[in-house]
Amino acid sequence: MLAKSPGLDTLAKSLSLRSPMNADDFDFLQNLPHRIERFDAGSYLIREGTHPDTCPVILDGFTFRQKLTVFGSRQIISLQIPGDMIDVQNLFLDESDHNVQSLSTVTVAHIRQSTLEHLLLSRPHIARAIWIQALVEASIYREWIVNIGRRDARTRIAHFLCEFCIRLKAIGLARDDSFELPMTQEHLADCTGLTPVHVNRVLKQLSDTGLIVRNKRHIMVAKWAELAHEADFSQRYLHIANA
Amino acid sequence: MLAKSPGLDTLAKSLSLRSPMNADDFDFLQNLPHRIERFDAGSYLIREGTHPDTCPVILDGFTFRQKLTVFGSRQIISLQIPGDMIDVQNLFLDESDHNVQSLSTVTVAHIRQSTLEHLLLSRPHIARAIWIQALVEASIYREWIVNIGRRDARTRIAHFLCEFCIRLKAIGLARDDSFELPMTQEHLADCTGLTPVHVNRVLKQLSDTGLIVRNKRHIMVAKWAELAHEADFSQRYLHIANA
DNA sequence: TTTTTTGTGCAACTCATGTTATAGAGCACG
DNA sequence: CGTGCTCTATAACATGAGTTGCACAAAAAA
Repeated sequence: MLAKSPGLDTLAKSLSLRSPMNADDFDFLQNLPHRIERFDAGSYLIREGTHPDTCPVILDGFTFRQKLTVFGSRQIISLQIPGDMIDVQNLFLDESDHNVQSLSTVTVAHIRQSTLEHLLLSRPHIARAIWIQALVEASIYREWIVNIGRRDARTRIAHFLCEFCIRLKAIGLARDDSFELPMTQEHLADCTGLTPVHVNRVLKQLSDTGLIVRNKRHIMVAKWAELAHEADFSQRYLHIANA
Repeated sequence: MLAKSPGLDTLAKSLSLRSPMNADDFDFLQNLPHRIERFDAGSYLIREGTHPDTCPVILDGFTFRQKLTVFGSRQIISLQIPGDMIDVQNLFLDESDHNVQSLSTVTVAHIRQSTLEHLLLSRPHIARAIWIQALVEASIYREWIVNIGRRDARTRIAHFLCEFCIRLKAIGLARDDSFELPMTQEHLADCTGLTPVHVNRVLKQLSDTGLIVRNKRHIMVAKWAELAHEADFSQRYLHIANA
């Protein structure tokens, strides 16, 4: 599929979250040549050591970056949500230094690296928006380093929930501090550097204290101010302009 | 100081580590207008919440990015070494989401954000090299998330030492797997998400096992292969071409 | 339907790392 | 040439999080 498609709306909206874009830019993005692909949960979109020739953009669903240690444990490094470009860095770097996997069933639009390369040179306005998205992802990495390095389990998970909720709200996928976690407790453990057992303990604790209400994987933050306070959460690092 | 100065050699060399640059690019970088400044150890170069109007480039010495939690603990997020641009992200983002402090006495060249902005648009070759430097920093963030999240204390510190040594060697500041740690054990603890006491225990252990030889802050890696193996260290994520 | 697999929920026990405290080495400075 | 600093070193003790193991529920497969 090379023609206009509603799919890339998602990208344009996501980019305009942090960088104003005019109608022309919007139009241009929507008309970018791309190829739609669907992945089942758990599929590899990018493997460490390879050099992909397309950059997938998430239209629907979720993915995560991940690395494995030789001891067999897995660390999840970041989550991608609809509108996120998954692989800008491999435009510039030789080979991928980590894996990207789908969390749920995922629909992506592949954009050829050559198309992107041209875009970055010819449309400085859009280029700026793309770099901002990449820089914000790096900012989230920094916060995760702090979260994992210096917060205890309860604070850490509370922080994770706050961050994910705000990110979902920004793209219209959460309302009233209420959202669906698209992952198992094991994934959550791999995001926070904990064990699944301990994640389970802490989630129960957070429910028992009345900060959140859980129904399977549905989370409702009952007391946002208190949760955010316990979480040591401040959303400056997400760089969402209107918030 | 606005004229040619040997100082910015450092930047040009660092950029050319991962992205080939011709004599013209080299020359151009060395002639960039800049202002030299010197900071004592522990000075703040950038504060969370502000928007600096220059990007400092390290000519000599070391700096670190840092965030504080409300509980008063500090997490060091990354280390900058000579040739590193400290603040590319604030060209594009509204306000800084973290602090940057000097580790040792440090000499930087301030480049005005407006100068940089112009450079990024007019010299795509150099722009690419700058983006690559930023993307490699993000790659190091990812590895730190894995390091802190999924490796035990011994492995974690071993990994830190391997990484720092390779980075120093790449810019010619370490020879024969031997280098000077420009930081206290407390800094090291804040880099690895441990306590200073435990860092001390682990360093002693690494010496006792004969993997490293310590003399004050001088570290000699006595058995590189073994240390790297224990550290689960592979330098792919540093994206150093010639290595 | 039955069977299998995957995820959640707990409990009991272990251990790696944190906490607190103290002492000495080296250095900076009046 | 003390008098504080700051950093390193180490010991004793405390604890948060890991480990192992099992039960149950829900979803997927047969």
